[in-house]
Amino acid sequence: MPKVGMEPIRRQQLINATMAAIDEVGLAEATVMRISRHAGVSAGIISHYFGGKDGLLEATMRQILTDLTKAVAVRRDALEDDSARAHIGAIIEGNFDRTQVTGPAAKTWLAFWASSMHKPMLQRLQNVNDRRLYSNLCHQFRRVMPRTEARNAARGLAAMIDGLWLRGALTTEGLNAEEARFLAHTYLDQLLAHYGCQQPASNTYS
Amino acid sequence: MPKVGMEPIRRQQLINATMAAIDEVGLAEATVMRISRHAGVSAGIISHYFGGKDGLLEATMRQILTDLTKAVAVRRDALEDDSARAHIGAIIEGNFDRTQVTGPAAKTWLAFWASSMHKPMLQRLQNVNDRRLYSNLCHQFRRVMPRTEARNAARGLAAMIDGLWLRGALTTEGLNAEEARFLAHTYLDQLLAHYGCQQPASNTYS
DNA sequence: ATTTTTTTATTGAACGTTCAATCAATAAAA
DNA sequence: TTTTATTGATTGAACGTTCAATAAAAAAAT
Repeated sequence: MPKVGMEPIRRQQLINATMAAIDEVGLAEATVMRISRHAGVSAGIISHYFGGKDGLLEATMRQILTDLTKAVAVRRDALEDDSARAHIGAIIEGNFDRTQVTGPAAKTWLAFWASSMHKPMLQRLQNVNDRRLYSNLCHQFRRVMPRTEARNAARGLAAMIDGLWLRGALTTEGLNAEEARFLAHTYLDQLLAHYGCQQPASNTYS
Repeated sequence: MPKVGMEPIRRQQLINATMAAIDEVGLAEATVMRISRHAGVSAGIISHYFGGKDGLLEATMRQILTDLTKAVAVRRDALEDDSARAHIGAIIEGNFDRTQVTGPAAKTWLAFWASSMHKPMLQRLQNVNDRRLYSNLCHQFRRVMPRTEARNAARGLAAMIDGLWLRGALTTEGLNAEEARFLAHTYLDQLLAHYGCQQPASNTYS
């Protein structure tokens, strides 16, 4: 089997296997053997490509966060409307993107979040992403309301988004993305209603 | 030291020590030795009183959840006003109670939440508490709005509360309870504004 | 084209560490 | 003297890491 140029392939395999393992048995029991078996390779390969288990976990978290950032960026770049509502809507949509919300990614995200409380490297990654989300939201809200109100709106919506993720990760059926998006958009409409008073985008949800 | 009637004392000591240890180093590194050292007893005592480490963790989670329930109950029973807004406000206040929000309890809560994804016993406990919160919220909202809207309001507010907890557990400074309560109350006011149209209780926050 | 050499990728058994659980020994109170 | 509470060294299992051995591909030589 050994060919040249295996590195990127193996790295991706192992990252995917890590998410699958965490989805299956949780971070605590996601051992190197279980992960490597999932990827169809031996345990030693993890240290070879990632320097150790910690390196693999860090790379996995990095991927989840960059995927999330990309999902938002794609929707932002595709916007025709330049309104604050449209921008914030794109952030909401990106955060409830299919690839993010689906099983393995969501459970892994929560596991890392909890883990990052006591692992400085993971905490740093979490912080960077967190600040970007807040900063983006705040910037958009500031276009239609005063600073203090914008700050509170941004914090409220960020909490709402994370709360929906959190609850979605726990339910056995996984997150109902459609419902989550509806709730977040409705909240956004309420926040904007106090200032912009533009008519909310139509929300079709039953 | 050995006296009679040590059991309830030791149990409480160990539960507190568990939260302290998780607050310090996280669930993954909260070993029986670290916990017992925190409580000033030997490692063997954990198996003696809780049947093993898992028993201690389960008891700790139970305590956190019952404390939360009590914090809500106290405020509900102290209500003079019987309005839906007052009831829901009591739920919010209870969820951001001092003892719940302060360091150890908050970090432990999040650690257990993540852990409960793959431990049936913890998941069961989480589910019971979760359903009660949702059920209470839903019941109160139904007093002032139709069923579908009440359901969504309950889910939204539950997500908001959990999201604020989640973000509070991660920040090094701990949760800013005052700000969290303000955001939750403001959201509640917005939800009610669409139906009851009673004037919101005055929120003083700068 | 075929064989030999070199490089790259991978394995898996062995090692040292860490942990939870156990239980015989102990010590204080009843 | 009996009962209750506690200890801590020991045990066995599980884990991540390491590394000599191996196997396949690529490159070089014939």
